Order: sequence, then structure tokens, then C-alpha cells
Amino acid sequence: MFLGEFSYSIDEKKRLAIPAKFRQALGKKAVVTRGLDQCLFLYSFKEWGVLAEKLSKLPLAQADARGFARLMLAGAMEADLDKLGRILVPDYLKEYASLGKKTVIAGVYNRIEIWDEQKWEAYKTNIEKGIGDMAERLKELGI
Amino acid sequence: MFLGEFSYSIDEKKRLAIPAKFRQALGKKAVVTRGLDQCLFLYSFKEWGVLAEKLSKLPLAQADARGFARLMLAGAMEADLDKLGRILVPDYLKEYASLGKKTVIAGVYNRIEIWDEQKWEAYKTNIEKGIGDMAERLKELGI
DNA sequence: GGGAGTTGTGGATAAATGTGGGGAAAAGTC
DNA sequence: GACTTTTCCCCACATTTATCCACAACTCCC
Repeated sequence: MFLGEFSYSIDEKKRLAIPAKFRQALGKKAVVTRGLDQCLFLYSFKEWGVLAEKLSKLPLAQADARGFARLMLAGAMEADLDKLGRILVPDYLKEYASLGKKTVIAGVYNRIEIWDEQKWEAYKTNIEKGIGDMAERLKELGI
Repeated sequence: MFLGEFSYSIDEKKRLAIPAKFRQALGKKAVVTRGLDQCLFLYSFKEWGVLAEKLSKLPLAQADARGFARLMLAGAMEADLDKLGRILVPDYLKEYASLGKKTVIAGVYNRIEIWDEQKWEAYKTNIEKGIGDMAERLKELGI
């Protein structure tokens, strides 16, 4: 289980260090993908394999399902950790999440999220503002 | 499993480099054919065999299924990789996918797709727009 | 508090990759 | 048969990528 919020920087070679606490659970082989709200998701290869399998079985005949699977699968990229626990972030994913130098890495249960620092701050304050409404909805969910 | 998004160019001799990461899984012998949404599909020879078998068994009665199978089977062409990992793209397939110089190669699980760069960008934004409820779909898949 | 180990960051060097082109062999044309 | 065109095989070069190492800051432990 991944927990916590860390800030790291991407160097000119597109390398991004993964928090040491996450490395063992993640393993050597990982996968980065397009996530929701303009962040990236990082999964262990094993975890990803389950998802990819499901995606690959969506009906090829339906245009929308096809597009969805295509975007998710083509958006994914193997991101193996080097000896020092860093991954390479491909250009197109850097662009997708508009990652600058400073990034935030957040553990969210079974996945890791990678955010541009500014985007993260903005997102957080945005959510905090709406947190009153959210409480209502959480109640509906039995939390 | 083929993953990721890469951009390459076709030279004047219609040669197109295949991402180094894909070469081992693809093998020396590959097959290109007409794909869906004006892109090309690239399969390993083995995968193609499985697919061709399935296509040949589609119900002859349905006009659309018949047309689809015909398109893929008739459009198929052996595309062996040269020593540097490039394939030759036949004219009629270049035309079908309206490939310019700049192309995008996308890994989509068991197949590789070849897109004209502009078409790919257009398609992506189109899908992203259409799938506002991406989160919903992800939830269904347990992501 | 000091030392050993770990961790984040940056850079250097070596290997691999993408791209372009030359020329021989094959195929087609008049 | 001679010529042109296309296809295939070879290599060269610049750039990118991967691997390795160095250093400073930090943590942990005794």
C-alpha cells in the first residue's frame, strides 16, 4: 500500500526518483500511464498486467471502447527503475501532465500518482474548497 | 506486450523504423495491414496467423463483418524487418492511412499501430473530448 | 554526537538507436 | 538487348539512451 506525499525533481534527462519507501512494493519493473485530472499513474508491472488484460478484451468493433483502450494502452510505458530507483518519463507523458521540474509523488493505496507541483497545489486547494459538499456525499457512501 | 507512443519518420524509400523496444517481441517476420480508423496494424507473424484464422471464420452472411475481414486480409503484406529494424510500407497502405513523413507508432497490447502524426493528434483529442466520463469506465475495470 | 549507511541530484562515458545515402542485384520497359 | 526503375543490402554519422560513478544532504544507530 502506497501512502504519503513527496516532492522530487525531474532532471534534464527526464529522470525522476521514486520514493525509497515505495521501491520494494513497486519492484524493478513498473508502468506509467495517463491518469485522471492531468496526472500520471504509476503501477507495478504485475498490477498493470491485470488492467491491460481487461483493456485488451474490450470489443474492437465499438468505436468508443476501441478509442478508450487505445488511449490507455498506447499511453502506457514501461518504466523500469534504474539502480538508484529512478524512472524515465517519456516526453509525451511529461507533456500530458505538463510536468515541470518540480513534481509531487503521491501514494494512493494501490497506485502512485505523479503531479506537477503547481497543478497539485491548485488541485488540492480546489478540493479543499469543495470539501463541505463532499462530506455530504461521503455520508451517502457510508464513510 | 506492446506499450507506448513513439514518433518516427518515413524516408523517401518508404522505410519506417520500428521502436527498438518492440523488435524482440515482434521478431524478424511481421505483417502490416489496414487497420481501423485509418491507421495500419502491425502484427508479429505468429499473432497474425491467429487473427487471420479468426477473420476467416467471421459469418459470411453479415455484410459489414465480411467487408472488415476482406479489408484486413486483402490488405495484409509481409513486412520483414531489415538489419536495422525497419520495415517497408507499401504504397497502397501509405495511401490508406494517408501517411506523411512524420508518423506515430503506438503499442496497443498485442498489436502495433502506425498513424500519420496529424491524424493521431486529431484522433486523440477527439477521443479525450468524447470520453468525459473516463473515470466511470476506469471504475468499471477496477482501476 | 560521530560515523556508517542511505537517499536525492547531477554529470561523464560508452553503447545503442534513428536517419540518410550509396551501390549492387532484380524487375520491368521500350 | 539496352536502358531505366525499383528493391534490397551495406555502411556512416549524429543524436539519443543507458550505465556507471561522484558528491552532498540526510537519517539512523550505537
